[in-house]
Amino acid sequence: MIMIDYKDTRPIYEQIVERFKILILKGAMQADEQMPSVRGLAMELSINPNTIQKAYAELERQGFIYTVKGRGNFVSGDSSLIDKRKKECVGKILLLVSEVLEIGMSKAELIHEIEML
Amino acid sequence: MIMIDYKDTRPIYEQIVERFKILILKGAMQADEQMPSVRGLAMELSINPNTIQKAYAELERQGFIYTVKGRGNFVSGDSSLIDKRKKECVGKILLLVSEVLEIGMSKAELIHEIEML
DNA sequence: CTAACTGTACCATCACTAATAGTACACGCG
DNA sequence: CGCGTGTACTATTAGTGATGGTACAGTTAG
Repeated sequence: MIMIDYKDTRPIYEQIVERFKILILKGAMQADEQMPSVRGLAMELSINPNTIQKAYAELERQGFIYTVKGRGNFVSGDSSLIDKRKKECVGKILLLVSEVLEIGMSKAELIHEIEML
Repeated sequence: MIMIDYKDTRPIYEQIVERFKILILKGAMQADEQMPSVRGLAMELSINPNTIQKAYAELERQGFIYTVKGRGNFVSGDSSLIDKRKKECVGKILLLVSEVLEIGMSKAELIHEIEML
């Protein structure tokens, strides 16, 4: 379900955060569904429990999951997160588009690339 | 000409590399134009010469500049760099577009945003 | 030639972060 | 009670970014 890419230069805990964010945003994990346990996932990925905990703490800080002490971590199901993510992505896209237009690509050419998706 | 953003989490040398790449790609620095000297730029930015050297080494590795020992660093003027950059940007754009489509944005809405630039 | 400027190559050090290892404690559930 | 949860520590290791300093080699202007 979750894989670590050791060729990726980003830290492990960041990769884990990113993977779960995508799973949750795309609906692959439902609201109130239980997350893998800290120790269990650490075992599965052969990494340290502290690293998982760091990732989960970040996911909680960003509102993707909530914690019930003694029971586990669960998906929050906050629908506003999708909008936030959309805005983030669109912001990044527009920055990149600006750059590529400045170095000589035409808007039409770019839109054509997008249409082909 | 070059500024360091200390709020930026990226390392200083990476920021410098990025700034010069943009200046060169946009034509703000012409082919064979001389780069600021390692020591001079370090003084100007109040940082260590070694940090500038690291940035210049990276720019040279990527083909943006060339070195003449005893004289300085100069802009290479390799026109293929623009194409490479375009492809990089378009790749990133398409990835982000895929994501934003998967979480429910319409292609039309996205294209509208781009048209408005 | 000399002086002042270029780049380059080191080395040592400090600070910060990522990750590991291990221990301990508190809560919930069967 | 026992087990599995999360949480909070501390200590340690490894890697990287950045600094400070020294030294050497090539170019150029005087």
